[in-house]
Amino acid sequence: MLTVRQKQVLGFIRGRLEQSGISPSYREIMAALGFKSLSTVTHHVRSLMRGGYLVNAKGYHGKRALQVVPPVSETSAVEIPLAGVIAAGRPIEALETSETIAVPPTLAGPDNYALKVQGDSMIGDGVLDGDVVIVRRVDTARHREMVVALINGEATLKRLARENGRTSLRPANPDYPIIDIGPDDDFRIQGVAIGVIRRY
Amino acid sequence: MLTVRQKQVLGFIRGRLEQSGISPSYREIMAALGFKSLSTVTHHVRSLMRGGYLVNAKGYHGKRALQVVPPVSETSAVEIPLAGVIAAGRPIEALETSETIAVPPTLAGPDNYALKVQGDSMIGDGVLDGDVVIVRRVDTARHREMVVALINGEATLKRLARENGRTSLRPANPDYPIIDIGPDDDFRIQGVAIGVIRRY
DNA sequence: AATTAATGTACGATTAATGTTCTATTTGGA
DNA sequence: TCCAAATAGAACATTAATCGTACATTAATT
Repeated sequence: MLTVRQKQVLGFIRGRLEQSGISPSYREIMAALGFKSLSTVTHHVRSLMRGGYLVNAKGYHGKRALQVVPPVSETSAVEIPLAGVIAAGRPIEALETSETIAVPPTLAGPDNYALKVQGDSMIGDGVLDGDVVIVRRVDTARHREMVVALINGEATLKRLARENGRTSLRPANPDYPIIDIGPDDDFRIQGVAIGVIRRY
Repeated sequence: MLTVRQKQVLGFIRGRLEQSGISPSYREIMAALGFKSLSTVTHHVRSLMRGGYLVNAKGYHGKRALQVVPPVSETSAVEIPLAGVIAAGRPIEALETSETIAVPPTLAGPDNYALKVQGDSMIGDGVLDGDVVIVRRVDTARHREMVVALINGEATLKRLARENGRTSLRPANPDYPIIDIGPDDDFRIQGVAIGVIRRY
């Protein structure tokens, strides 16, 4: 919650940054807002920093390095990036624009992102063509978890199976083959599915 | 509910907040509404707080921190009621408490509610046991739409089929029978499924 | 490298702005 | 008339904002 003066100070800094890209000095802020003491500026800037509205990009004693922290809008709390389209056997097709998608808070998280599913390789597990899977970005997964994996450059959505010391990726569709991971394969887990959203 | 004066005070505060984003001080309210004493403002503000129309974002002794409490409809914009559990062949089991569930705005709506699915009668359409279906409360549906229907007191989630002048409910699981609707049946559509949310 | 200029930081103290409390009085209707 | 809402006035408490100065650090210049 900002006070009147804090809003003015923040507004002036933001304006300067947008206009010239250079943060104003404390003395410039002082002059612009008619203060007679530097400590007044110090006081307000510090308050704004404590409140998370400003940061000093160069840290303590950084000169002309104030940066306005973009406000975290209430809606973005339940928005996660829509990273792209995943289809069995192809790399993830990234979207040009950094789109986002709204999800329930229970599926939101700082490391979560969404992928649109193309194809029916997981139809047996109730993931249909066009569904959106919510993925948590982690690099390990347990047996039976549904994962987004990258194998030899190709991305797929499959169930991870670890049995008898071997690792494989199993589709939930008999039309697709089970992929066994060998020691020569470039295999990487990119995340685990934590949810699905479908719209009719 | 609100007295005339309370409405005026609340309106003035709301206007200031919308216009400048800064809560007016008690003395500004006093001047704007022509009061001659601060305690008049205090009295009205306190009444509005008691009634839940206003809150002080900074608590006791917070300055210029009045916030208008948005009417209930806006806060629950992304929350819809979780009406109960639906299992093939049984009435919808209502929940005692009026629970709600958060959904993406695209699945929210004034006439929407959510049902937890029990059973696997729609597994072929990718609706698994434990999934939450989002339903729009309507009393008609078209061919092939997934509907929540009440037939002779029993609720089910099925696909509606209208063919050759006949109506039937088709599960997406060969283990379950197709239900033909006859003229003697008490048949009512309670809503159509517009989405599914699943959490792993 | 040394020097100067520009800039941010650290107190401490003071003033201004604003909300709170108290008691008493007025007003407009059942 | 009687009651509840509304109003008034003044003193008080708390927070917001301000000032002045000396000093520390970084950037620019010589």
